[in-house]
Amino acid sequence: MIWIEEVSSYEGKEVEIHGWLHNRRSSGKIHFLTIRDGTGIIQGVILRDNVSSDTFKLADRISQESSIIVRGKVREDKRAPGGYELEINGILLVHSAEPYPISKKSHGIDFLLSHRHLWLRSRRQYAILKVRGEVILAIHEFFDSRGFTRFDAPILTPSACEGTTTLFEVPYFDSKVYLSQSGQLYAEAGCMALGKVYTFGPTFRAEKSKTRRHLTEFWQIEPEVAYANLDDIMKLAEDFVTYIIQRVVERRKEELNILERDTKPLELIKTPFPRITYQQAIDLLNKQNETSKTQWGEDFGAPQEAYISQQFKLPVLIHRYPAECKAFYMKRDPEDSHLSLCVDMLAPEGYGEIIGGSQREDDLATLEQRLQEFNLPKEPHEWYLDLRRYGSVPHSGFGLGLERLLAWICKSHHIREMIPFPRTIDRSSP
RNA sequence: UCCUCGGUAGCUCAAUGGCAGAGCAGGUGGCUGUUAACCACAAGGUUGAGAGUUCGAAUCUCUCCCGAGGAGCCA
Repeated sequence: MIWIEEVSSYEGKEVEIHGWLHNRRSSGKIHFLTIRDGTGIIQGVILRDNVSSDTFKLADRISQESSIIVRGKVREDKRAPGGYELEINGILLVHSAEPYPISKKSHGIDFLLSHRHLWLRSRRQYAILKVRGEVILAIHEFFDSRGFTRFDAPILTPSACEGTTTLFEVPYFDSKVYLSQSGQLYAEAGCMALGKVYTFGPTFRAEKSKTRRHLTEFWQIEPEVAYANLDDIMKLAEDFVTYIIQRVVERRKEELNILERDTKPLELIKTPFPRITYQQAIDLLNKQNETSKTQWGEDFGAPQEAYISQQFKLPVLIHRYPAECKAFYMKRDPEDSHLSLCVDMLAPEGYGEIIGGSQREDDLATLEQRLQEFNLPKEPHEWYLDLRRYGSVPHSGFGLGLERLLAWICKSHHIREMIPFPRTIDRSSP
C-alpha cells in the first residue's frame, strides 16, 4: 500500500492505494476513476479487456466518496491530471457511499458550511488545511530555534483581560468563569519564569461581528519576552512573519497553486518591513481623503486599514497609537504620555490587521492607576499586579491571529475557510 | 445592535400578477482517453412560516423565522 503523494517513485510498479472515489467518468469500454487519499489525487483507468467483467461493472457503479482499495500499475501519462495514472486491475469496495450531497457543480456558502464535515474533502479545503498545517509547524520551529518555550495559557479564566462585553460565560460549579479571549496576561507571568515564551491556543470572543475577518473561536499565537522593548518586539514580529511566509512558499507550492494564489507578492516578503507612526498613518489617510478626515485619537476602521496596507507591498507596522483607544496594560511612551508603546501589523493586499502587540506597563503604581481609569476591578488582577511587585522588568509581546494570517497567505475572501470547523456569530455547528 | 440583499426540486438557479422550469446530483440505457466528460429517457415541488390584497400570488403588503454581505469592535 502506498500514498498517492509517493506515486512518482513507483513508476511501472504494481501498487495498492487506499482512498475514496473523488469522481468517475465512464465511456462504455473504459472507466476513469479519480481517487483521493488525503495526500493527493490520482486518475485510475479501467479497460474492459484488462479486468474481469464483474470488476468492470463494479467500477461503473461506485458512487462518489465511496471508500475503495484499488490495485494496479503506475504509469506516466500526459493525459492524466498530475502526470501519473493507475492502470487498475482490481477494486475492493470498502464502503458504498450514499448519494453524496456535495456535487461537482457550485454550492452556496450556507449549504457548504452546514456540510463542513464533508466540504473538508474538497480540493480547495484540502489545500487550505495543508497550508494551515505548514504554518503551524513553521510557528513552532521559528520559536524553538530562538529558544522560546511553548507556554499554555488557561482557557477557563476568572476575569476579563481587556473588557467584559465580549466574553463567553461558562458555569463553573457554584460560580462562573469565562472562555479566554487572550493568553497574554498569563504569558507575561510565563516570561518572568522562562524568559521567552509563546502561547498557542484557541481564544474566544463573543463579539457580535459579522464580517469576513471575524470568528468567535480563533487561534492565537502570543510570544512574550522579558527585557524586550517595543523595537525588539517589532523586529521579532517581522522576522516571524517573514519566516512563515518563506516556509510556506517553499514547501506548499502545489497547495498554493490549487488555491490559484499568485505567489509573487509572497516571495517579496522580507525584512525590514516599513514602519510608520500612528501620526504618519493619519497624515497618509488625510492626504488621500480631504473631505472625510480621520481625527487624531480615532482607532482605524476596516476601510482605513485597507487603504494604508495597500500603500505598501510589505506588511506595514503602525506604532504608537493614542493611549485612549488602546488596552490598559500597554506602557505609555515616555516621550509623549498620550501615546502607547504599541504596534499593529497590517498585511498587504488589503488584508488588514494580523498582529497587535505592545511593550507592557511594568510599574506597579501606574498599572494600578490604569485599572482604575479603565474601570476594571483590582481583585481579579492581583496576581497580575504581583508580576510588578516581584522583580518587575520591561517586557513586550504580541498576538498573531492564525486564521487572519492564513486568509492573507491563501488570499481567501473569508476567514471561515481557514479553520476546520468555523464558529461565527450565528453558526456553531457542525 | 444597525443597514442592505436573499429564501422556488437533494444542489445551483430561472419564472415579476395568469399552465412552476432548466442544469447538476440520484435512477435507467448508450458510448474505447475522459479532464466539473458526453448523449437519450424517466423521475423529482406544502415556492421558509403565517396572515392579508386580488377573479387569480413564487411574484404585491404585513409579521415572524433562517441565511448572506457590510458597519461598529477586534486578531
